[in-house]
Amino acid sequence: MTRTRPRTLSTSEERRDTVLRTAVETFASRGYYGTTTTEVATRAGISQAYVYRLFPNKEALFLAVVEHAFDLVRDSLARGAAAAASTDPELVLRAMADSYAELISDQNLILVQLHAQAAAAAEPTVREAVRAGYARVVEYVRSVSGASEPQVQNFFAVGMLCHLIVAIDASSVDAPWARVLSAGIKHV
Amino acid sequence: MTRTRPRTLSTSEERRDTVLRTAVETFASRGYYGTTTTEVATRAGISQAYVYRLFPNKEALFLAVVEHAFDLVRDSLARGAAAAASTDPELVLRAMADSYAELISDQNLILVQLHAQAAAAAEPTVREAVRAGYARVVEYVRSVSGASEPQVQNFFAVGMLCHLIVAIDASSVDAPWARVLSAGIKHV
DNA sequence: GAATAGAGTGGTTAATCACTCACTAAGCGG
DNA sequence: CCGCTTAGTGAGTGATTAACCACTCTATTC
Repeated sequence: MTRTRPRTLSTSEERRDTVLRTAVETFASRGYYGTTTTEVATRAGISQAYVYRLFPNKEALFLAVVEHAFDLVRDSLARGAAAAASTDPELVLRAMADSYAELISDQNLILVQLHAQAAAAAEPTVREAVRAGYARVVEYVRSVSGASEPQVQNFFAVGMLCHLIVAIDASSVDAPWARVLSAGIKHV
Repeated sequence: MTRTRPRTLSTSEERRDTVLRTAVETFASRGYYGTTTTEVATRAGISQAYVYRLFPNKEALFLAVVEHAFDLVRDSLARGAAAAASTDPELVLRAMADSYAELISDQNLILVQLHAQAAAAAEPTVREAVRAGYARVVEYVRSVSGASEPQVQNFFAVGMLCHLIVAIDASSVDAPWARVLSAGIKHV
């Protein structure tokens, strides 16, 4: 019997949390279909079977990941708004954008959103989660910034462009087209 | 021997073309990882084995689909530019946007782009294809429209927002946040 | 009317998938 | 230290996957 290191149990709450966190990274790279539960389990340091004690199935795990990602986005925007120097809508939006740029420097969040967005068209449950996420975030940005509807729309349009830039790592491409797309976007 | 309907052979060129076309639809709904070669074959009306005579492997098929999608986008923008009433950059861009809006009314093209974008981060070959696609399209829009760099950037930002709207079918959601996002975007 | 080239398939394989179950070990209250 | 609850796993399940190969059928050519 090789008992090298004694087990230290955690509460299932804690485990669920760490699994969620590592699942973000895993789903970020290969998306819903391309990610296996074994991969998530291995990265979380538990057996694949135990993933199924913490989450009813793969879909539920993915949905939890998506919702978690939106939570982080909202928190980030809130921090930005709180740090804004003035109440001028334009400036509040800029502060939010800066905070968001900081959040996505690890790019996992953005990739999860991108994969969720892509899967949304075919998977009704994912679509509902993404809709709910944007509903909250858009509503939040609008009410907190006090910006006009076109301003808010433009804010999200630039956000979406940001997703593209991160996905193809455009800012590390030395070409005119890449510079045009990523001009003025926080370093990434 | 049940020989219900006599076989009518086509050239492999033709077949490759129809497979590509149906593959667009198939990859559009479940992306690279979620789409099986059997699914593509069935929808194209051939055996799964024959897919592998027409394309070396699944990845090559997907890359061909992505490139095909970008071709269609470029053609569409070209048609828009040709139909523009004036040479005013603003108006040329608008004409291009209108043409693009028409192209994506079937939404398969957009979904392929979205899936490719999401897969780009993890798959180097996909990333290269997506970069090449945007390189061509951005360069084309810039040179043909004569618009300023910020104008071009904004053009693509709105395009990306368009992707989100289509993916989650935001225009069929009756809520303020959805209206903010899809305001002014061609019906979809 | 054979010979030949190319279109197209059935059947298989090894790997991998999501998911399950019977089980062991760990901690905690009494 | 006993009994119970909970954390956690090993060893599978059947289904599905990408890819391959040996083969048949069709059409054209000489």
